Amino acid sequence: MTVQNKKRQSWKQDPEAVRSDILKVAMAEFAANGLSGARMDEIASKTKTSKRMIYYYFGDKSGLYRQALEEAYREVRAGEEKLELQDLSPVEALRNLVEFTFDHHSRNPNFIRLIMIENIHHGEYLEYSEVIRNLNVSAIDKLEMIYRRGLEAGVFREGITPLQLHWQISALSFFNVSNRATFSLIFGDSLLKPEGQKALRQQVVDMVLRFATR
Amino acid sequence: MTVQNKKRQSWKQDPEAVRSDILKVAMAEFAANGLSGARMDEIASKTKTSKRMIYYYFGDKSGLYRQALEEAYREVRAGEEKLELQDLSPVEALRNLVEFTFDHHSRNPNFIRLIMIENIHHGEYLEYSEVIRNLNVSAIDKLEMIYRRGLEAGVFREGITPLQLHWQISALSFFNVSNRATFSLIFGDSLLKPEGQKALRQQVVDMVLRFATR
Amino acid sequence: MTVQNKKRQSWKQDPEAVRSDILKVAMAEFAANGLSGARMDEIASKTKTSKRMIYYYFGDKSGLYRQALEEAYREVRAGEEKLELQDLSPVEALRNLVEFTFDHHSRNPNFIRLIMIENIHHGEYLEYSEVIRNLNVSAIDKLEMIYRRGLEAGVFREGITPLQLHWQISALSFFNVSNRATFSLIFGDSLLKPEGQKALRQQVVDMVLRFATR
Amino acid sequence: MTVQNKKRQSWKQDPEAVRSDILKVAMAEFAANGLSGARMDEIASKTKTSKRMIYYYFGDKSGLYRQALEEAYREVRAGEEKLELQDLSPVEALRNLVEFTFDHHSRNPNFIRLIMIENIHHGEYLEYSEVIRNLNVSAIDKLEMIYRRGLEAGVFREGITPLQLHWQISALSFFNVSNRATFSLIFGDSLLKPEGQKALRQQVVDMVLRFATR
DNA sequence: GATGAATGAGTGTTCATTCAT
DNA sequence: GATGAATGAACACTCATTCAT
Repeated sequence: MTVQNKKRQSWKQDPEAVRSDILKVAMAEFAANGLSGARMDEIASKTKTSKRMIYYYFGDKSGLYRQALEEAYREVRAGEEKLELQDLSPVEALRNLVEFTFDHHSRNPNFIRLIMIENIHHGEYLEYSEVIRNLNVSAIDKLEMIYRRGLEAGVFREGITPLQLHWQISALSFFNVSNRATFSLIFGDSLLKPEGQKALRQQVVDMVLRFATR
Repeated sequence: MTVQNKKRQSWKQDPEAVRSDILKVAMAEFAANGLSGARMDEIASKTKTSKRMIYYYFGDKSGLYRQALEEAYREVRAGEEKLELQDLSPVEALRNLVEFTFDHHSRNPNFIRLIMIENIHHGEYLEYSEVIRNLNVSAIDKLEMIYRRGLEAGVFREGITPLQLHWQISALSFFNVSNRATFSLIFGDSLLKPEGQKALRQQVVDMVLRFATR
Repeated sequence: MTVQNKKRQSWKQDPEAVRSDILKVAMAEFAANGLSGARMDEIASKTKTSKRMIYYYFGDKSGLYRQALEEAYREVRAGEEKLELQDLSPVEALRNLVEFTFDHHSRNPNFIRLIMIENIHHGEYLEYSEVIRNLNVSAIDKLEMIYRRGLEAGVFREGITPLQLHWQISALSFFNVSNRATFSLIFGDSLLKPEGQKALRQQVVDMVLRFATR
Repeated sequence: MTVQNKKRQSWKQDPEAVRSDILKVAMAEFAANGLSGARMDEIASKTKTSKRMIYYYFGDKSGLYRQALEEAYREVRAGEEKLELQDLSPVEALRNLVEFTFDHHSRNPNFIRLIMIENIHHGEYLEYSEVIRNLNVSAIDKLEMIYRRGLEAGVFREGITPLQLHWQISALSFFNVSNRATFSLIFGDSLLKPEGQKALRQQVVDMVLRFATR
C-alpha cells in the first residue's frame, strides 16, 4: 500500500473531517493571499484530500471563500461566547471586554486579514451569507447590558449607543492588527514589540473608559 | 482620421501627462480590485494611451502598483501639508488635527483601500520604496509640536508619545473607511449615514481629547 | 462530434503518449528554429494536444527545450548501443566505429542542430541535466577497448587517448552536418552530393586510421 | 553641455565611424545570443549612437545581422591574407596553414559562433550576400598551390582535392571552438586546458599531414 | 468518493519597428 | 542626423474548472 493510499484511506467515509480540513487550509490561504491571490491548486495540495473534493463540497472558488469567511467568523465568535461579564461592575466589565477584544484580535490575525479582504471586495460575499449576520448580535448584546448597568449606576454618561462603543473598541483593536505592515515600515516597529503592545493595550482601555465614564 | 488616431495624437510627446494619466487610472483600478485582481488590459483600456506604454514607463505590474501606491501617499500627504495649526491653542490644534484626519480619510477611500491592499501583501512593495518613508514624518512632527505645547501649558498629561497619539487617531479614522462594507452588512448602515458619521466624528474627537488632556 | 473532440478523445488518459508526442514535435521545432526562434503556439498546434498540456508536463519553454535535448541524446545513444565491435580486429573495429559515427550524424541532422543550438547557449541547459552526462560514457568505453586491443596487437601507436580519438571522429562527423549550409553556399554543393559524401566518408575513415595506426 | 550632447557631437559627421561602431556591437550581440536571441534595444544601448541610426543604416534586424556576418567574414579573411607560404616546402606550407587555421579559429570564437548561427538559419542570410562568396576563394587558392607543389615534388599523394583538404582542416579547427560547451560538460574540460589544446593542435596537424602525404 | 489528466479563456509581458520633434 | 516616445502584433504563461477512469 502506497503512502497516497494510506492518506486516502484515513479520510474515507468521514466527509465532515474532509470539509473541515479543506476549510482550515482555505482560511489560511485566503488570509495569506487574498481572494484572487489564492490558488486553488495550492489550496488543494495543502489539503489532505484532492481538488475534486473542494469543488464537490464548495462548488467553486467563491463558495470556498465564502464558507472560509463564515467559518472564521464562527470560530472567533465562539471564542467570545466564553467571556463572562455579568458578575463584574460595569466599569470592570467594560475594561474586560476591551482587553478581551484587543487580545482576541491580536491572536487571530488571519481572521482580521479575511475581514480586510472581504472589505476590499466590498462585502459582496458576506452579503449572500445568512450565517454571519446572526453571529454578531451577541457582541452588541454584551455591550448593551454593560452600558445599561453603567447608566443605572451613574458611572457612564449618556449619549452613547452600544453600537458606537462597539465601533470604537473594534477600530482600535482591528487597526492594531490590520495595519501592522505599513505602520511599522513607516514608523518603525516600536509599537509592535511586546512593550509597545502592552502600552497600546493599556491606552486603548484607558481611552474607552475615559470616553464612556462621566 | 480614426478615433484611435485622434486619441493618439492628442497625447503625443507629453510623457508626463501620459505617466500621470496611467497612474490615475492604476490607482483607481488597484484600489477597486487589489493587486492580483486588477487587470492590465482593463487599466490600459481606461487609459488615454496603450498597454505598451504602461510597460514602457512602469516596467511591470508590480512597478505600476508600487508607483500608484507612492503617488497615493504623495497626494494625501500633500493635502496634509496645508493644515495650519501653529496659531491655535494645543487643545484646539489637536481637535483640528483629529477632525482633519477623520475627514481626510473619509474623503479618500481609494487611498485607504490601497493601504489595506498593501497590508494584505505584508507591505512588501512599500518596503522597496524609499519615496514613501520620508513622506510620513510630517504627521508625527505636527503632533510632536502640539503635544509639547500642551504639556508645557499643563493641559495635556504626560506618558503619551506623539507616535501613540498618531496611532490612535489613525486607527479611528482608518477603520471608519476600511471596514464600512462588513460593518454595515452586520450592524446596518446607521453609522454610515450623514448623522451617524457626524456623531462618530464628534465622538472620535472627544475620545482623543479626553485621552490626551488631564 | 467535432474535429477537436475527436482529436481530444483519441489521446485522453494516455499521458506517456501525450508527453512523447509533444517531445517529438518540440525536438523538430527547436532543431528548426532554435530556442528563442521556436514558438510555443507553433509547437502546440503541431501537437495532438494543447498548449496547456505542454506547460502541464514540461513547466515552461526552457523545460521543454531541455527535455527535448535530453530525449535527442537518448535516442541517438540508443542507436549507438546496437553497434557490435568486439568480434572485429582493432583496425576493423575502429573503421566500423568511424563509419557508423559519420553515417549516424548524417542521418540525424536534427540531433546535430540541437547540439549546435545548445552550444550557442553555452551549454547552460545541458548543465542542469543529470540525465545527459551519463549517456555519453559508452562512446568512450567502446573506443577505450578498441584502442587498448590495438595497442596490445601492436597495430596502434601510443600517445593517443580514447577521448582525443573520440574528439577527432566527432569533429569530422559533426562538421559534415553542422556546416552544410554555409559551406555549400561558399564552395558549392559538390561535397554534399552522394558521390561527394561517399568520398568524404572514405577520407574521414582513412584519416582516422592513418592517424591511429603505426 | 550634457554628457549626451558630448557623445552625440563626437560622432557627428562621421557616418563611417557610426556604421562601424554599430557593426562591432551587433557582431558581439548576435554572436552571444543568436539572431532571434539578440535584442535591438540591447544592441542600440551598447552603441555610441541610437536605435534610429541602426534602422537608418541597416534597414532592419535582418539587414544588420547580414552585414554583421559579412563584416565578420571580412575581418577573418583579412587576417588570413597575411599568411605567407610560398617560400616554404609543401609539407611545411601545409603544416603552417593547418596551425594557422586552428589558431585563428581558436582566437575568433565570435566568428565561429556567427557561422554556427547562420547554419542554424540554413544559410538564408548568407545566400543573399554577394560580398561573402568572393572572400573565400583565397583559402582554396592557397591550398591549391600547396597541393600542386606537393604533388609535383612527389610528397603528397593523389586523389585528394584542395576543397576536401580545406573541408578537413576546417572541420577539425571549427569543432574545436563550436562544441566546447557541450563537449566539456560531457567529457570534462581536459581538452580545453592549455595542455589539452596544445596536444589537440599537434594531433590535428599530424592528422592532416599523414593524410596528405604518401 | 478519489485521482491525475485535460481544457480554454485569459493575463502579463516583449519585440521589432516607426513617429514627432 | 539625432532622440525619446509611441505602437501593435505576438509571445510565454496561468488560472479556475471539468473529465475519464
